[in-house]
Amino acid sequence: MPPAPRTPRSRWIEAGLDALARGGPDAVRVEALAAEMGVTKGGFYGYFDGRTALLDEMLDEWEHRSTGAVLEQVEAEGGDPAERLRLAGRLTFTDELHRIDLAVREWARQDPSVAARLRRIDNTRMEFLRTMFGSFIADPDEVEARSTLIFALAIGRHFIAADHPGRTHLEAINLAGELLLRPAL
Amino acid sequence: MPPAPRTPRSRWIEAGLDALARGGPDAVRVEALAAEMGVTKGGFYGYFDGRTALLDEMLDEWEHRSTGAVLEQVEAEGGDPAERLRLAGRLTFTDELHRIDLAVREWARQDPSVAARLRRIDNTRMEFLRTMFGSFIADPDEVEARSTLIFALAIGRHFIAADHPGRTHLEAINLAGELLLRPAL
DNA sequence: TTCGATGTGTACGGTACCGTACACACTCCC
DNA sequence: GGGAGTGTGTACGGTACCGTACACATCGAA
Repeated sequence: MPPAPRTPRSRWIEAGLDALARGGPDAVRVEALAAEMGVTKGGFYGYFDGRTALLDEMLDEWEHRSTGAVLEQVEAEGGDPAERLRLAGRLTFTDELHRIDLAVREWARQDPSVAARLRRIDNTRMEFLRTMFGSFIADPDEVEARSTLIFALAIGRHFIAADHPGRTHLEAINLAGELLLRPAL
Repeated sequence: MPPAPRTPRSRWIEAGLDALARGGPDAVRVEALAAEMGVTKGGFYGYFDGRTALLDEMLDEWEHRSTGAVLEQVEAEGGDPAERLRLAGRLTFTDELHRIDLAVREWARQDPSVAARLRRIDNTRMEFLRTMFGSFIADPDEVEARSTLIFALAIGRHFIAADHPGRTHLEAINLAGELLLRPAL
């Protein structure tokens, strides 16, 4: 039996996701990751067929984490639609997971294959939103409008640099979110 | 009088903004811009004190274009608040201007000085939104909520990869926007 | 203890880019 | 037409990174 690798595949992927979250795909550099982990890139090419292969596997890992897990847990916890929406929001946008989300989103604007993945994920999420809103709103146009708005809020909030005088950023976001969750808007 | 430069400052800035819009700050490479314009970087360092100086001036130029001009024109055209909001949206998010906006927003997440600029700009925009919504909505919380939502929609729409079955992406966005412009939500 | 497999360090060649230095050619002005 | 003076091409050294090749150390198993 061979000795356990000091730096298994998973560590490279983890370090890669971390770099992605911090600086986008351009920040995912083989030699830089190695240095960060205190090794050299010597072992890297034994696991991965080059930098691109690492990026692919990083996306696989992220897709896996940010789709199934969240919806499963929401199903398990239950609650009324508004409560489930709040929970899904909290789970999806964990600090780390969420930073990766933003980076992937930006990345998708330049890489069609990344865009295709992201689309799959976003469609899953939107379908969930429609179901939730549909359960207490009759007009399909309004269901679509509210789903779109709450999605845009979840993504856009981190790109908005403006202040909200007299409120914290979080308070303003909650204000906006709760407005959308009101039964009769 | 010296001969007119074949590649004046403005051309470098223009090419830089273009590259920024397409691929983010990392895509703004002196040699690449030169090649694109059919020159070499020979002249570049006569105008700019290095790559960073170019990036700075690009931001100056963009800030200038995306703040003053838009609000001026909205003031000039007038109309009721909802109409002015629609116009401001259209002007601010011209195809090209808007792609730069997104790139700067992403950039700001990694560079504090860029973040400071963006904050100035976003505050100006939010102030305008508050004034508009405030003219037909009494509750200050709701004014803030709607302003935040419409801002998030304007930014977030381009990061959303989901489909809207039975509708185009634009139709869905308009649905969402008009919901926010309704007098009594 | 020795063997064999495997992850790592080291060294290398290649590419893309930054910034500097300098000669040259171009264009305007006299 | 003959100077200036300025933008550009060319050449250079330096850095950071990719990917390959290979020797070596390290550990489990015999």
